[in-house]
Amino acid sequence: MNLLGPTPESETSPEDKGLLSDQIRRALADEIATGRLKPGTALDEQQIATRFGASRTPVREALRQLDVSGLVEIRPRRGVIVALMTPERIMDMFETTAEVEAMCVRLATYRITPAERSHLQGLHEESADMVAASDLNAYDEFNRVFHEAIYRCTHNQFMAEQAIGIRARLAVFRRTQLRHGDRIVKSHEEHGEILRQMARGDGGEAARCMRAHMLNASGALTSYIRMLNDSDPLA
Amino acid sequence: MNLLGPTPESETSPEDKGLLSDQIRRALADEIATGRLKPGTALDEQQIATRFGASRTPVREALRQLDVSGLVEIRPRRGVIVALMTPERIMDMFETTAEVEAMCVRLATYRITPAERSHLQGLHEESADMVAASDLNAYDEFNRVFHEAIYRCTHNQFMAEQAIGIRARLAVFRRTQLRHGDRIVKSHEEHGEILRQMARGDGGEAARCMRAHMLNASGALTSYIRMLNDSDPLA
DNA sequence: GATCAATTCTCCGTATACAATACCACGGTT
DNA sequence: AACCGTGGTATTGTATACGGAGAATTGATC
Repeated sequence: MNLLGPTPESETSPEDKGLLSDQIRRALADEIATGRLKPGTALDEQQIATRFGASRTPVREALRQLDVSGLVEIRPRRGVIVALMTPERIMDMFETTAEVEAMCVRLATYRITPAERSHLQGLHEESADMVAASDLNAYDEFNRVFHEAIYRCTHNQFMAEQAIGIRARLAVFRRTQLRHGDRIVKSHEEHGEILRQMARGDGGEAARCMRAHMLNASGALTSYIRMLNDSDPLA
Repeated sequence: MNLLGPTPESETSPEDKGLLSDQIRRALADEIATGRLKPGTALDEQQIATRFGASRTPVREALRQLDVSGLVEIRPRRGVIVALMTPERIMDMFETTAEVEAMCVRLATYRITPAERSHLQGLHEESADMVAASDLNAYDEFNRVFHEAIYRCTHNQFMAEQAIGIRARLAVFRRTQLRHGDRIVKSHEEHGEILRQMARGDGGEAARCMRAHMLNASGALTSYIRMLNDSDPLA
């Protein structure tokens, strides 16, 4: 199941419909993903309930679901906190993402349709404007769309869902990554190289490019991780 | 009404470990994984609650968590059912598992320690007895242990967790797979080949062997999937 | 006889109340 | 003075109650 919304196509407005517990879950997931809630932060059920104008029950359900997806940690009878991430764990997650992305792009290379290929190419070319303008937020969103489009080209919905789930959990770290240097320019170039290898039909090489792309991104993270750790005595 | 019957007298399990909702979640997850609860089965909250001698609240929490991990499907206001799997989705899941296992074994090949290597080899040799005895249940359990041991050799805990999670969701299908023909013998041989490639340090080849190993297993599933679908009008 | 609509009915989603447990502070004892 | 034990408090875990949304059934009309 996808954390950030039940079914992407039926996502008209996040507020009007759906379960209260779902709204709370999405809101908390977003706050954790964007970093507004930092790892280690204690999440008081009653406090969150009053904040959302609800009772504890839907809040509890939301927290339990976030626990399963790994965004929060529940210590029985001891409360729930935003999931702590040691530097090792973050690096593990990043490596996993890199491998999963490589896996996806390899399959996608073999299965992509001409229509999908041109769509992907179109997305890439549109992103050039954001790079030129150094519009980090726009590029961040494009990045998600671009990578998820690749997932779909595997024509394996389950794999795509797994990839999206893992990616969502790294969103908070990825966001800061583009802030560093000319990462955005490099990222765009790497996307182009990946598309080129896909066009050649060389899945293995496309996978290697993707892995390198993801690890390049992760390299820019080291400093951020240290910063997080220094400011967080619990980690 | 099921095997784990109510038996009102045995209200306190010998192992009263922690949260009631956790116990219920584990119990339901096990029943789904083992196939005692078939896909499409409606899960009535009140009914489950009385069966466990609890109220609806912990049952609801358990079901919500199972939803996130994909074992059940919740249609708001329409009830919760054991997750339906179309043949396409099952094949998607199997392919994903195959790729993930291949990914793990590749990394494991590069990072395994001598101690881990001998442990893995020991496991493999012990399993020869089960093969000779055609002890399917024992081999099924060994299989899990063996593959999870490989995950750990990646020295990437997050990746190992992901792999375990995906594997757990396919447990019900994998269980039936060994029943077919001499799959158990082939499986043992394939394990040996994987270990040989790992010993050679050829991660790419080990990954290819693992992928083939997993897809061989999935091939034996086709008939089972059709059977499932025929007996299940909801799918 | 068939179809549509309204009513009822069952189950879910949320709220509130109660019980159990972990943390903390305070005091007594060694 | 330090340590252990006991009691209080706050927060979690569980139970129950209530309102509402779907779905099914039945009746009326065409």
